[in-house]
Parts: sequence; structure tokens; C-alpha cells
Amino acid sequence: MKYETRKDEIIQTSAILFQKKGYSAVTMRDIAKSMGIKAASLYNHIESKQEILSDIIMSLAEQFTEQMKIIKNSDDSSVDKLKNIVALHVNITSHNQFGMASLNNDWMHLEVELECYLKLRKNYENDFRNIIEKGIEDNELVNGNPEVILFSMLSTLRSLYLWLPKKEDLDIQKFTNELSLVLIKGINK
Amino acid sequence: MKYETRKDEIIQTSAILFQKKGYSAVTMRDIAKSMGIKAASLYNHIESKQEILSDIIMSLAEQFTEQMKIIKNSDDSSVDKLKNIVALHVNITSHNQFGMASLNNDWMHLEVELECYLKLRKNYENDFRNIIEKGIEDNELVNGNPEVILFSMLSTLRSLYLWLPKKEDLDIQKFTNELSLVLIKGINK
DNA sequence: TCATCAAACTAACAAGTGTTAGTTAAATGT
DNA sequence: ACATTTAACTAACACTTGTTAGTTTGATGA
Repeated sequence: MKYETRKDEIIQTSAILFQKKGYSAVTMRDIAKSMGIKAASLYNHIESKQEILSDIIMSLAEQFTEQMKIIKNSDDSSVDKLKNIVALHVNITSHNQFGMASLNNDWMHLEVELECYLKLRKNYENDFRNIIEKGIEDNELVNGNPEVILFSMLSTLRSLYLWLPKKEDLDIQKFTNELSLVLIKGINK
Repeated sequence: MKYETRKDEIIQTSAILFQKKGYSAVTMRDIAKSMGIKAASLYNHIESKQEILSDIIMSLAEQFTEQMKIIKNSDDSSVDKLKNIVALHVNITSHNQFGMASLNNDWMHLEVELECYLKLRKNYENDFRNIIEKGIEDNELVNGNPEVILFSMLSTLRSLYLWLPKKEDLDIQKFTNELSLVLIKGINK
């Protein structure tokens, strides 16, 4: 079976539609139609449209939070921690291509869980920034502006959902290494 | 006067709202309300909601196209061309913060001009890719995967609209240099 | 002073929105 | 064989959507 539950199918189907047009432009009738049922039938499995969005986003946000905790508490060097963050984003994105679009573009349409989401994101960015600052302090990284480094890396990692699907026969491990190289070593000869 | 025409005011006001919630979630009544008038009054100045989006996006797309033409046809080295592309994005984004959000997130809601927009974007990415490939060929850049380099730079540059506004008292020239350094020289010591 | 005109207004439209109520039909467990 | 449950259905709701028609108002130019 492709989906564990019918609810699961609704959520994954919605994620595909949300990626294409965004949460607001997708109607319950759109979701139902692409499952071959009527909109009202969706409500046998879910509470509301909002619940679908919240399920997609919060489960991803929690995965990032959990994994970041492991990375930041490890004994790795700062550069290795950064490489692990790259790998984390590549892994989650390659398994949740569609959901990552909602995480990036539709979080502002969260209602009850908006505040919680923003807190998780802020903490994640702070952990990321701390690793960069430690790397500079320890002379592992160039003495650049940590905010600019954070911005540049995070922008690239957050856009992964747009690029990974284009490379269908991609070797994930190889891509992770190439990306780490570009982000950390730079491209100048 | 802050706006050249009333139509201009509608477009700029809409861009602010589109950035916050996306095109689909913003209603004509929202736009009107934030200008202190009624929705129907908007139609004295514009044709449709769609025209607002198209004005925002296509004018930006044309600016990028125009400037890229100048950069690619210049005699600069590949590295200098890349630096000029960074400067181009910083400049346009710092002057059109809100519109850049629509360019990034709402282009799929274009109707008549969608095809034209996609063609401009494809050409822009091709020009960008050619500069990178030439740089590798000429031994100016490391022999990395040009697609990964393109992806990384473009992701960062396209996300500028999210970060520039956070730094209000920003020295644009200085920021451009710092960003070029991070993107081209890398962060590793 | 009076006609013109830009730009606001009110009222309404047809279509589409998320969601609820009540019903039906097929599968399941006893 | 029969009661229960699951998950679909139809019909409808109250509200919102982009947009149009027709009207009013206040400034401008002759």
C-alpha cells in the first residue's frame, strides 16, 4: 500500500497541490478531486483544511529541531557540524520534497500553531548561528560576517526543494558532498 | 508626493500585502482597505487583480533581463561578472523589497504572461550558467559542478528580499562585497 | 457660473469558499 | 443473520471572492 492511512493520503496529496499553487489557492474540492472523491468526504478523516497544513509543517519543523539538537551536542568540529547540517537538509528534503514547499512558503497561514512554529525556527537559526560563530572563534572559518554566512547557507538549504526533484537519478551522498564543498570551500580558485 | 500615480500606489500597496500573505490570500478588499478606499474604486485605475500581479512581476523580470545583457556582454573576467550579478540582485532587491517576494513566490499565478515570464527566467539562468562554465573553463573557478554552483548562488540571491529588510541601516556597497566574498571565496580557512 | 471629468461611492452579481447535516452502501465482527 | 462501523455520497449553509453598473462628489478649465 502506498499510504498508511487515508488521512496520510490526504496530507501527501495536499502537499503536492500546495507546492504547485500555495495553500490559499488550493481548495478542498481540488484536494478531493485529485483523490477521486468529493470534498465533504475529506471530513471523515480530517478536522479542517488548517489541520492539513499544520500536520505538514509541524512534523517537518520537529524533525529539523530534533536533528539539530543531535548535531549541536556532538563532539564534531564546527566545519563537520556544518556539513552535517547540509546533509540534514538534503535528507529531509529528498524524503519530503512537497512538504518542504509548504514549510518555506505557507507557514504564515498557520493559525493556532504559528507562534510555536516561529519559536522552533528562531531556535534553529540561533543554533546554526552559534555553530558558525564558534567556527570563526576557533579559527576554523574565515573571519567573515557570521550573519551573511548564515543567510547564504540557509537560503541555499531552504531552496533545496526546488532543485532536488530536477535531478531524478541523483546520488544523494555525492550531491551532499558537492554542496558542502561549494558552501564551505567556495568556488574561487 | 510618495507615489507618481494612483495606479502606482495600488501596485506598491499590493506588493506589500502580497509579500505578507501571497497573491491568492490577498483580496481586492484588503488592498482597498489599506488605501482607505472601497474595492470597487480600485477599478478606476486598474483592469483587474491579475494586472497588478503582472505589473509587479514583469517589470522586475525585465530589469533583470536588461542588466544581465549588459553584464554578459562586458569584457570583465568571469569572477567580476559574478560579482556584478551579486550587485545586481542586491540593488534591485533593495529598491523593490516587496515586489521581489511576488517574483519569487507568486509567479505561478500569472495567467497571460506566465509563458513569457518563464522564458525570461530560463534565459537568465542560462546566461548565469554560461558565465560559471566559462569561469571553470578559464581556470578562474574551481572545477566544481556548475549546476550546484548556480543553484547555490541563485538561491541566496533570490532570498535576499527576506534578509535585506532586517538590516535597515545597511551599507549596500559593503554588504554586496561581504556577500560576494562568502559566495565566491567560501568560508573555509 | 457652468460643463467636464477624475475618482470616489453604494449596491449587487454570479461563482466559489470551507464546512455541516443527514443519508447510503459496503465491509466487518459476533 | 444482524448490528456496527467506515467512508463515501448529496444537498445545503453562510460567507467571501473578483468584478460591474450606476451614482455622487469635488476640483478644474472655459
